Amino acid sequence: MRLTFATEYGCLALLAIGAAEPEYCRRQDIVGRYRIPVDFLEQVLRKLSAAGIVMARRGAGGGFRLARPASQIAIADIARAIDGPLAPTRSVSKNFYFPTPVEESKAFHRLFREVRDAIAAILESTTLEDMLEEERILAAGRRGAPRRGHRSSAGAATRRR
Amino acid sequence: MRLTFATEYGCLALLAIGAAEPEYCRRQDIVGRYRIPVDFLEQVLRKLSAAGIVMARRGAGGGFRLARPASQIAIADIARAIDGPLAPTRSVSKNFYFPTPVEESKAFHRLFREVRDAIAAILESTTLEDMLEEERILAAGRRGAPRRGHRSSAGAATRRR
DNA sequence: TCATTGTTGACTAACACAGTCAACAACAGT
DNA sequence: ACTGTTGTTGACTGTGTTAGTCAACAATGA
Repeated sequence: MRLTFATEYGCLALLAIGAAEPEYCRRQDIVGRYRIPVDFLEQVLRKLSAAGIVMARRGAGGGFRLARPASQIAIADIARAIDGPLAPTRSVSKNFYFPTPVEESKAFHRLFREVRDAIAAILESTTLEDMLEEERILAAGRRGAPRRGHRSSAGAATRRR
Repeated sequence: MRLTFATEYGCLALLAIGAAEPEYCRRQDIVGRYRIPVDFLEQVLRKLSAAGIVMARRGAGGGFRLARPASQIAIADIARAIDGPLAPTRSVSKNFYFPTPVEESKAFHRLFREVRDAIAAILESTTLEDMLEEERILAAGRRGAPRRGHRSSAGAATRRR
Protein backbone atom coordinates (compact mmCIF):
# COMPACT_ATOMS: atom_id res chain seq x y z
CA MET A 1 0.00 0.00 0.00
CA ARG A 2 1.03 3.43 -0.80
CA LEU A 3 -1.54 6.08 0.01
CA THR A 4 -1.33 8.61 -2.78
CA PHE A 5 -2.72 12.13 -2.83
CA ALA A 6 -5.78 10.72 -4.57
CA THR A 7 -6.76 8.65 -1.53
CA GLU A 8 -5.97 11.51 0.81
CA TYR A 9 -8.17 13.85 -1.18
CA GLY A 10 -10.85 11.17 -1.28
CA CYS A 11 -10.88 10.91 2.51
CA LEU A 12 -11.18 14.66 2.89
CA ALA A 13 -13.95 14.79 0.30
CA LEU A 14 -15.89 12.09 2.14
CA LEU A 15 -15.56 14.08 5.34
CA ALA A 16 -17.28 16.98 3.59
CA ILE A 17 -19.91 14.80 1.94
CA GLY A 18 -20.59 12.90 5.14
CA ALA A 19 -20.95 16.10 7.14
CA ALA A 20 -23.52 17.44 4.66
CA GLU A 21 -25.81 14.38 4.95
CA PRO A 22 -28.58 14.02 4.07
CA GLU A 23 -28.16 17.00 1.74
CA TYR A 24 -26.28 16.70 -1.54
CA CYS A 25 -22.81 18.22 -1.40
CA ARG A 26 -21.43 20.02 -4.45
CA ARG A 27 -17.84 19.73 -5.63
CA GLN A 28 -17.48 23.44 -5.01
CA ASP A 29 -18.51 22.93 -1.39
CA ILE A 30 -15.81 20.27 -0.98
CA VAL A 31 -13.19 22.47 -2.58
CA GLY A 32 -14.37 25.30 -0.36
CA ARG A 33 -13.75 23.31 2.80
CA TYR A 34 -10.52 21.53 1.84
CA ARG A 35 -7.66 22.58 -0.41
CA ILE A 36 -8.13 20.19 -3.34
CA PRO A 37 -7.59 20.94 -7.05
CA VAL A 38 -11.13 20.76 -8.35
CA ASP A 39 -10.27 19.01 -11.61
CA PHE A 40 -8.35 16.34 -9.79
CA LEU A 41 -11.13 15.89 -7.24
CA GLU A 42 -13.38 15.08 -10.15
CA GLN A 43 -11.39 11.97 -10.96
CA VAL A 44 -11.33 10.86 -7.36
CA LEU A 45 -15.09 11.24 -7.04
CA ARG A 46 -15.51 9.23 -10.20
CA LYS A 47 -13.70 6.30 -8.59
CA LEU A 48 -15.71 6.60 -5.39
CA SER A 49 -18.84 6.66 -7.46
CA ALA A 50 -17.83 3.64 -9.54
CA ALA A 51 -17.07 1.77 -6.31
CA GLY A 52 -20.55 2.50 -5.00
CA ILE A 53 -19.34 4.59 -2.08
CA VAL A 54 -20.99 7.84 -3.18
CA MET A 55 -23.88 8.58 -5.47
CA ALA A 56 -24.28 11.68 -7.59
CA ARG A 57 -27.15 13.79 -8.83
CA ARG A 58 -26.78 16.32 -11.58
CA GLY A 59 -28.36 19.67 -12.08
CA ALA A 60 -29.36 22.41 -9.68
CA GLY A 61 -29.52 21.15 -6.13
CA GLY A 62 -27.38 18.19 -7.18
CA GLY A 63 -24.00 17.03 -5.96
CA PHE A 64 -22.76 13.98 -4.08
CA ARG A 65 -23.96 12.04 -1.09
CA LEU A 66 -23.04 8.76 0.56
CA ALA A 67 -24.44 5.69 -1.17
CA ARG A 68 -24.78 3.94 2.20
CA PRO A 69 -24.56 5.00 5.86
CA ALA A 70 -21.15 6.26 7.02
CA SER A 71 -21.07 3.43 9.53
CA GLN A 72 -21.02 0.99 6.63
CA ILE A 73 -18.08 2.58 4.85
CA ALA A 74 -14.75 1.24 6.05
CA ILE A 75 -11.67 3.36 5.40
CA ALA A 76 -10.26 0.26 3.72
CA ASP A 77 -13.06 0.50 1.14
CA ILE A 78 -12.02 4.03 0.31
CA ALA A 79 -8.33 3.23 -0.02
CA ARG A 80 -8.98 0.18 -2.17
CA ALA A 81 -11.41 2.02 -4.43
CA ILE A 82 -8.87 4.72 -5.18
CA ASP A 83 -5.38 3.29 -4.76
CA GLY A 84 -5.95 -0.44 -5.07
CA PRO A 85 -4.15 -2.91 -2.82
CA LEU A 86 -3.76 -2.32 0.91
CA ALA A 87 -0.92 -4.83 1.08
CA PRO A 88 2.68 -3.61 1.16
CA THR A 89 3.40 -5.77 -1.86
CA ARG A 90 1.15 -7.48 -4.41
CA SER A 91 2.10 -11.04 -3.52
CA VAL A 92 0.43 -10.74 -0.11
CA SER A 93 -2.65 -8.90 -1.35
CA LYS A 94 -5.95 -10.71 -0.96
CA ASN A 95 -7.85 -8.58 -3.48
CA PHE A 96 -5.05 -7.74 -5.94
CA TYR A 97 -2.71 -10.74 -5.85
CA PHE A 98 0.19 -10.81 -8.27
CA PRO A 99 3.44 -12.78 -7.94
CA THR A 100 6.59 -10.99 -6.73
CA PRO A 101 10.13 -12.09 -5.86
CA VAL A 102 9.55 -12.32 -2.11
CA GLU A 103 7.60 -15.51 -2.60
CA GLU A 104 10.94 -17.26 -2.90
CA SER A 105 11.25 -16.95 0.87
CA LYS A 106 8.50 -18.47 2.97
CA ALA A 107 9.66 -16.54 6.02
CA PHE A 108 9.58 -13.10 4.42
CA HIS A 109 6.41 -13.90 2.59
CA ARG A 110 4.76 -14.75 5.90
CA LEU A 111 6.16 -11.62 7.54
CA PHE A 112 4.83 -9.37 4.80
CA ARG A 113 1.46 -11.04 5.08
CA GLU A 114 1.56 -10.23 8.77
CA VAL A 115 2.11 -6.58 7.91
CA ARG A 116 -0.78 -6.69 5.49
CA ASP A 117 -3.03 -8.12 8.19
CA ALA A 118 -2.03 -5.41 10.64
CA ILE A 119 -2.87 -2.70 8.13
CA ALA A 120 -6.16 -4.32 7.17
CA ALA A 121 -7.16 -4.82 10.81
CA ILE A 122 -7.06 -1.07 11.37
CA LEU A 123 -8.50 0.10 8.09
CA GLU A 124 -11.29 -2.48 7.92
CA SER A 125 -12.49 -1.84 11.45
CA THR A 126 -12.52 1.95 11.20
CA THR A 127 -15.47 3.53 9.46
CA LEU A 128 -16.16 6.91 7.97
CA GLU A 129 -18.59 7.47 10.83
CA ASP A 130 -15.74 7.09 13.31
CA MET A 131 -13.81 9.75 11.44
CA LEU A 132 -16.77 12.13 11.23
CA GLU A 133 -17.37 11.77 14.94
CA GLU A 134 -13.72 12.31 15.79
CA GLU A 135 -13.74 15.49 13.72
CA ARG A 136 -16.93 16.68 15.42
CA ILE A 137 -15.45 16.12 18.88
CA LEU A 138 -12.30 17.99 17.94
CA ALA A 139 -14.29 20.89 16.52
CA ALA A 140 -16.48 21.05 19.64
CA GLY A 141 -13.35 20.93 21.79
CA ARG A 142 -11.86 23.89 19.96
CA ARG A 143 -15.11 25.85 20.36
CA GLY A 144 -15.65 24.78 23.99
CA ALA A 145 -12.26 25.95 25.21
CA PRO A 146 -11.22 28.38 22.50
CA ARG A 147 -7.58 29.09 23.27
CA ARG A 148 -6.43 26.77 26.03
CA GLY A 149 -4.11 23.79 26.21
CA HIS A 150 -6.58 21.24 24.83
CA ARG A 151 -6.95 18.77 27.69
CA SER A 152 -9.67 16.39 26.56
CA SER A 153 -7.47 15.02 23.73
CA ALA A 154 -10.48 13.56 21.93
CA GLY A 155 -9.35 9.95 22.49
CA ALA A 156 -9.26 7.23 19.86
CA ALA A 157 -12.39 6.73 17.82
CA THR A 158 -14.59 3.87 18.91
CA ARG A 159 -14.35 0.96 16.52
CA ARG A 160 -17.53 -0.60 15.29
CA ARG A 161 -18.87 -2.52 12.34
CA MET B 1 5.28 2.29 2.40
CA ARG B 2 5.39 0.44 -0.76
CA LEU B 3 7.77 -2.48 -0.80
CA THR B 4 9.29 -2.49 -4.27
CA PHE B 5 11.18 -5.30 -5.96
CA ALA B 6 14.39 -3.69 -4.76
CA THR B 7 13.51 -4.30 -1.11
CA GLU B 8 12.26 -7.79 -1.87
CA TYR B 9 15.51 -8.63 -3.62
CA GLY B 10 17.43 -7.08 -0.74
CA CYS B 11 15.69 -9.33 1.77
CA LEU B 12 16.47 -12.42 -0.28
CA ALA B 13 20.07 -11.34 -0.72
CA LEU B 14 20.46 -10.88 3.01
CA LEU B 15 19.09 -14.35 3.55
CA ALA B 16 21.90 -15.70 1.37
CA ILE B 17 24.53 -13.47 2.93
CA GLY B 18 23.35 -14.27 6.44
CA ALA B 19 23.35 -17.99 5.77
CA ALA B 20 26.94 -17.84 4.52
CA GLU B 21 28.28 -16.20 7.69
CA PRO B 22 31.05 -15.86 8.62
CA GLU B 23 32.25 -16.47 5.07
CA TYR B 24 32.01 -13.79 2.40
CA CYS B 25 29.20 -14.38 -0.05
CA ARG B 26 29.67 -13.48 -3.72
CA ARG B 27 27.02 -11.87 -5.87
CA GLN B 28 27.10 -14.95 -8.04
CA ASP B 29 26.25 -17.10 -5.02
CA ILE B 30 23.25 -14.90 -4.25
CA VAL B 31 22.06 -15.01 -7.82
CA GLY B 32 22.58 -18.77 -7.77
CA ARG B 33 20.27 -19.23 -4.81
CA TYR B 34 17.56 -16.71 -5.69
CA ARG B 35 16.28 -15.51 -9.02
CA ILE B 36 17.57 -11.93 -9.09
CA PRO B 37 18.91 -9.99 -12.10
CA VAL B 38 22.57 -9.65 -11.19
CA ASP B 39 22.97 -6.09 -12.46
CA PHE B 40 20.00 -4.93 -10.45
CA LEU B 41 21.21 -6.76 -7.35
CA GLU B 42 24.34 -4.69 -7.62
CA GLN B 43 22.40 -1.49 -6.99
CA VAL B 44 20.53 -2.99 -4.09
CA LEU B 45 23.73 -4.16 -2.43
CA ARG B 46 25.16 -0.72 -2.89
CA LYS B 47 22.34 0.74 -0.82
CA LEU B 48 22.70 -1.91 1.86
CA SER B 49 26.39 -1.18 1.95
CA ALA B 50 25.89 2.59 2.16
CA ALA B 51 23.45 2.01 5.02
CA GLY B 52 26.04 0.00 6.93
CA ILE B 53 24.05 -3.22 6.83
CA VAL B 54 26.54 -5.21 4.78
CA MET B 55 30.26 -4.81 4.17
CA ALA B 56 32.10 -5.82 1.04
CA ARG B 57 35.54 -7.09 0.20
CA ARG B 58 36.89 -7.12 -3.32
CA GLY B 59 39.09 -9.56 -5.12
CA ALA B 60 39.43 -13.32 -4.95
CA GLY B 61 37.72 -14.71 -1.87
CA GLY B 62 35.78 -11.46 -1.57
CA GLY B 63 32.08 -10.77 -1.55
CA PHE B 64 29.59 -9.51 1.02
CA ARG B 65 28.96 -10.23 4.66
CA LEU B 66 26.84 -8.68 7.39
CA ALA B 67 28.28 -5.54 8.94
CA ARG B 68 26.77 -6.52 12.31
CA PRO B 69 25.10 -9.61 13.79
CA ALA B 70 21.84 -10.66 12.14
CA SER B 71 20.11 -10.18 15.50
CA GLN B 72 20.96 -6.48 15.28
CA ILE B 73 19.47 -5.97 11.83
CA ALA B 74 15.77 -5.14 11.93
CA ILE B 75 13.73 -5.72 8.80
CA ALA B 76 12.71 -2.09 9.13
CA ASP B 77 16.37 -1.11 8.65
CA ILE B 78 16.46 -3.01 5.38
CA ALA B 79 13.24 -1.53 4.04
CA ARG B 80 14.24 2.00 4.99
CA ALA B 81 17.70 1.66 3.49
CA ILE B 82 16.30 0.59 0.15
CA ASP B 83 12.80 2.01 -0.23
CA GLY B 84 12.77 4.88 2.24
CA PRO B 85 9.72 5.57 4.41
CA LEU B 86 7.81 2.78 6.14
CA ALA B 87 4.81 5.04 6.61
CA PRO B 88 1.83 4.73 4.27
CA THR B 89 2.16 8.43 3.47
CA ARG B 90 4.95 10.92 4.02
CA SER B 91 3.08 13.16 6.45
CA VAL B 92 3.10 10.42 9.10
CA SER B 93 6.67 9.33 8.53
CA LYS B 94 9.08 9.83 11.41
CA ASN B 95 12.23 9.54 9.33
CA PHE B 96 11.05 11.03 6.03
CA TYR B 97 8.40 13.60 6.97
CA PHE B 98 6.94 15.74 4.23
CA PRO B 99 3.58 17.56 4.26
CA THR B 100 0.62 16.01 2.45
CA PRO B 101 -3.08 16.89 2.09
CA VAL B 102 -4.29 14.54 4.81
CA GLU B 103 -2.94 16.87 7.44
CA GLU B 104 -6.05 18.95 6.88
CA SER B 105 -7.95 16.34 8.87
CA LYS B 106 -6.76 15.63 12.39
CA ALA B 107 -8.80 12.42 12.51
CA PHE B 108 -7.40 10.91 9.34
CA HIS B 109 -3.93 12.12 10.14
CA ARG B 110 -4.13 10.30 13.47
CA LEU B 111 -5.52 7.16 11.82
CA PHE B 112 -2.73 7.03 9.26
CA ARG B 113 -0.20 7.51 12.05
CA GLU B 114 -1.79 4.53 13.76
CA VAL B 115 -1.24 2.48 10.60
CA ARG B 116 2.35 3.61 10.48
CA ASP B 117 2.87 2.51 14.08
CA ALA B 118 1.38 -0.90 13.39
CA ILE B 119 3.73 -1.43 10.46
CA ALA B 120 6.75 -0.20 12.38
CA ALA B 121 5.91 -2.37 15.40
CA ILE B 122 6.24 -5.48 13.27
CA LEU B 123 9.18 -4.48 11.13
CA GLU B 124 11.24 -2.97 13.95
CA SER B 125 10.83 -5.95 16.24
CA THR B 126 11.63 -8.60 13.67
CA THR B 127 15.28 -9.18 12.88
CA LEU B 128 17.15 -10.84 10.07
CA GLU B 129 18.10 -13.56 12.57
CA ASP B 130 14.41 -14.36 13.06
CA MET B 131 14.03 -14.76 9.33
CA LEU B 132 17.15 -16.94 8.99
CA GLU B 133 15.95 -19.16 11.77
CA GLU B 134 12.47 -19.47 10.33
CA GLU B 135 13.97 -20.48 7.00
CA ARG B 136 16.21 -23.05 8.71
CA ILE B 137 13.26 -24.59 10.54
CA LEU B 138 11.26 -24.80 7.35
CA ALA B 139 14.15 -26.39 5.48
CA ALA B 140 14.68 -28.93 8.27
CA GLY B 141 10.96 -29.66 8.30
CA ARG B 142 10.99 -30.37 4.58
CA ARG B 143 13.98 -32.71 4.98
CA GLY B 144 12.56 -34.41 8.10
CA ALA B 145 9.26 -35.40 6.46
CA PRO B 146 10.00 -35.11 2.74
CA ARG B 147 6.60 -35.41 1.07
CA ARG B 148 3.88 -35.31 3.73
CA GLY B 149 1.24 -32.78 4.74
CA HIS B 150 3.57 -30.46 6.69
CA ARG B 151 2.19 -30.60 10.20
CA SER B 152 4.68 -28.62 12.29
CA SER B 153 3.78 -25.36 10.52
CA ALA B 154 6.96 -23.65 11.75
CA GLY B 155 5.08 -21.16 13.97
CA ALA B 156 5.73 -17.45 14.11
CA ALA B 157 9.29 -16.33 14.54
CA THR B 158 10.28 -15.33 18.04
CA ARG B 159 10.63 -11.59 18.41
CA ARG B 160 13.76 -10.26 20.04
CA ARG B 161 16.01 -7.24 19.98
C1' DT C 1 51.08 -9.42 -12.87
C1' DC C 2 46.66 -11.23 -13.52
C1' DA C 3 42.30 -13.07 -12.66
C1' DT C 4 38.72 -12.17 -9.47
C1' DT C 5 35.78 -9.57 -7.17
C1' DG C 6 33.16 -5.25 -5.97
C1' DT C 7 32.31 0.26 -7.33
C1' DT C 8 30.58 3.96 -9.71
C1' DG C 9 27.92 6.61 -12.76
C1' DA C 10 25.19 6.88 -16.63
C1' DC C 11 21.51 5.22 -19.31
C1' DT C 12 16.70 3.60 -20.73
C1' DA C 13 11.79 1.94 -21.49
C1' DA C 14 7.67 1.69 -19.26
C1' DC C 15 4.58 3.14 -16.07
C1' DA C 16 2.42 5.76 -12.11
C1' DC C 17 1.36 10.23 -10.12
C1' DA C 18 -0.62 14.69 -9.96
C1' DG C 19 -2.83 17.74 -12.40
C1' DT C 20 -5.44 19.97 -16.41
C1' DC C 21 -8.85 20.53 -20.03
C1' DA C 22 -12.74 20.54 -23.14
C1' DA C 23 -16.85 18.61 -24.84
C1' DC C 24 -20.88 16.36 -23.18
C1' DA C 25 -25.28 14.83 -20.53
C1' DA C 26 -28.76 15.19 -17.12
C1' DC C 27 -31.67 17.73 -14.00
C1' DA C 28 -34.56 21.71 -11.69
C1' DG C 29 -36.99 25.81 -12.05
C1' DT C 30 -39.27 28.99 -14.91
C1' DA D 1 -38.95 24.61 -24.26
C1' DC D 2 -35.20 27.19 -22.33
C1' DT D 3 -31.57 28.17 -19.27
C1' DG D 4 -28.33 27.67 -15.88
C1' DT D 5 -26.49 24.35 -12.77
C1' DT D 6 -24.36 20.41 -11.82
C1' DG D 7 -21.94 15.94 -12.73
C1' DT D 8 -19.59 12.67 -16.75
C1' DT D 9 -16.29 11.19 -19.79
C1' DG D 10 -12.11 10.76 -22.20
C1' DA D 11 -7.95 12.57 -23.47
C1' DC D 12 -3.80 14.93 -22.49
C1' DT D 13 0.75 16.30 -20.15
C1' DG D 14 5.02 16.92 -17.35
C1' DT D 15 7.56 14.87 -13.81
C1' DG D 16 9.24 11.27 -11.15
C1' DT D 17 9.75 6.32 -9.94
C1' DT D 18 10.52 1.55 -11.03
C1' DA D 19 13.07 -2.12 -12.91
C1' DG D 20 16.64 -3.15 -15.39
C1' DT D 21 21.12 -2.68 -18.26
C1' DC D 22 25.80 -1.39 -19.33
C1' DA D 23 30.62 -0.10 -19.47
C1' DA D 24 34.65 1.67 -17.39
C1' DC D 25 37.02 1.51 -13.10
C1' DA D 26 39.41 0.08 -8.52
C1' DA D 27 40.90 -2.96 -5.10
C1' DT D 28 42.43 -7.57 -3.56
C1' DG D 29 44.73 -12.19 -3.28
C1' DA D 30 47.58 -15.65 -5.37
